[in-house]
Formats: sequence, structure tokens, C-alpha cells
Amino acid sequence: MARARELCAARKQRLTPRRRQVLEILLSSHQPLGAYDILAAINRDGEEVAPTIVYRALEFLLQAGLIHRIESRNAFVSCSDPENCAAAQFLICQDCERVAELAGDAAGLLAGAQDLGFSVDRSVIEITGRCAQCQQHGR
Amino acid sequence: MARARELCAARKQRLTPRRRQVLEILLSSHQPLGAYDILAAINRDGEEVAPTIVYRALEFLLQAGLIHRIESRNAFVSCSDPENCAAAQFLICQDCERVAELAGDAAGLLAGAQDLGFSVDRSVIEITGRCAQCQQHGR
DNA sequence: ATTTGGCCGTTATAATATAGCGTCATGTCG
DNA sequence: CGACATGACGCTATATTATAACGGCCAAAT
Ligand SMILES: [Zn+2]
Ligand SMILES: [Zn+2]
Ligand SMILES: [Zn+2]
Ligand SMILES: [Zn+2]
Repeated sequence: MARARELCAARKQRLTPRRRQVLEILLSSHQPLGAYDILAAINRDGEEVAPTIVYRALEFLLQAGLIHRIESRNAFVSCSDPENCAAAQFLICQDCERVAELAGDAAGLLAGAQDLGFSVDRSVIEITGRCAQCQQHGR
Repeated sequence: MARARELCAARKQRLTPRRRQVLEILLSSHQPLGAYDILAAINRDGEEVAPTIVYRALEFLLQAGLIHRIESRNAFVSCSDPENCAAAQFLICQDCERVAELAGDAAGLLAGAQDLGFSVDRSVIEITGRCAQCQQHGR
């Protein structure tokens, strides 16, 4: 969170209270949250806010690189290292729902794309399965 | 399509008219289609069908490995080689919307996951950018 | 002939996401 | 300071994507 502030300050982007609130909610969750989960978390605090507000905050946080969208779940998760994050990969456990973010080089993949003359803009790499812990516990 | 029939026959799965129709629509599109695009294509032929029917056909085709879901677009595309398809990767052009399916080994990726004791079930690899053609044409 | 299981169709509703508009705060420049 | 420009916010409404629940039909198996 402190990091996030610094990053935004450095780039002259405004990390407003609303955006901070949404980021905070994501940071304190160890699972990806849907937009409406975040909405519910806000409204649990007595506010009565509409979806559009959450989506706007999410849009900002996404473009600022502070969070990621998990496409295969329509959910959002905070970035574990916003300062050095590019082409991240995600390991998503289908039992405990936790998500691990791997610093992705994905070199092989992107090279393959380039060989075909394809110019890469954004990569979505999401691997679903069971984490080590859940396998041990036989869940 | 002939392939699809054979595959289903071999596995004693029923490629019913409705499922064939949906597959046909996807096969003859060179872009991924949303469920409601497919619905519209069906209804354009004079029928008046509900979404649930399309989703059911899609579910079957997915589990049969005849089509893929493009998570980052909420859309569906026919598999280019159902007989030997595992861990496919997709190159999605943001200009022409075409999707290329690469026979994915993704070895590096999955190895990385395994190193962490993660047991892989399904991988989503979707790369967005511009295809060679669209770069040339300056689109 | 009867049962069984899968597929289909219908209605309704849930879950996810965006559009459009007016207001307010913040910062800029004369 | 005052006028203006910009962007963030909040509201209402609506679009888009997806599923639930129930009953009928039909083909294959017994
Ligand atoms: Zn990250
Ligand atoms: Zn787990
Ligand atoms: Zn395939
Ligand atoms: Zn293209």
C-alpha cells in the first residue's frame, strides 16, 4: 500500500480514497474477488454504492498496474510486485482458491508468437489446478 | 466437421443436430463468437431459441474438446485439431479479431508450476496483440 | 412394453459490466 | 482572486453474459 502511494505519486496519478479503499480490500484478501464482492465489502461498512464506482476504481488500478484481472474467473487480485511486473502468470488453486503470482518471463511463449510475426501486447497466463498444500491435506 | 462426427462416434458421444449446428456456426466463423452471437446466428434462420440452449451445446462441445473458450473475450472458437489438442495457446489479433491456435507444449510454464508442487489441471494461455497481416497493412 | 437416461425447450433469474449525465473537487492560468 | 479545464465521483438506467429449475420427448436398454 505504501508502495502503491509512492508509485502513483511518482507518476502523478491520483490514488484517491475510493481507489485506496478498493485496493485495500484486494490487498487484504488472499483470494481473487469479483467486482460485486468488492462492492459488498464496501457496502458492509454502511455505504450504499453502485457497481459503476467499483468498476471505475478497478479500471484505474488495472492500468496503474496495481492489480490484475483473473480472466478465467472474472475476478481481481492485487499485484504482488507492482514495480517489476510484466507478463505475470497465475497459479490458481481450485480447492482453496488462492492465487500465486509468478514473475513471468514466458520467454518461450512470446518467442513463438514473434516467430509468426505476431506483435504481443498483453498476455494472459492462468493455470488452474491444486496447490501443494491442498494436495497434502487431501482436500 | 467430419472429424468431429468420427470423434464423437468413437467415444459414444452424441453429436446431435443442435450441437452440430452450433459447431458449424463456430467452424464457419474466422473469429471467436460470443454465446449470444451464436444465438443470433441460429435465430436468423427463423428459429426462436433461448440462451440456455446455446450454452448447453457449448458445454458439450467444450468437454468434447471440439471447441475452446477464449476467457479474455467471453467467446468461443472451434478447435483446429481436436484429435491432438492439449494445453493450446491462442494468439488473438486486436485489429482483425482473428485467433490462431498454437499447439502448445508450454513446457517451461508447466514445469515452473510443478516445481512449486502445483498440480496442473487446465491452462489458459491467451496472447493479445497484432497479427503479421494487420501490421503490414497498417490497420 | 416399460423403464431409463439424456437431450431439448421454456420461463425466470442471477451475475457481470457499461452508458450517460450532472456535480463537485482540484489544479491552472490570467 | 476569479474563470476555466480536467478528472473523479455518484446516480439512474441498461446491456451483456450465464445459470437454475421444471417438464416433455425420444431413443436405447431391459
Ligand atoms: Zn503483478
Ligand atoms: Zn489450495
Ligand atoms: Zn484445440
Ligand atoms: Zn490481425
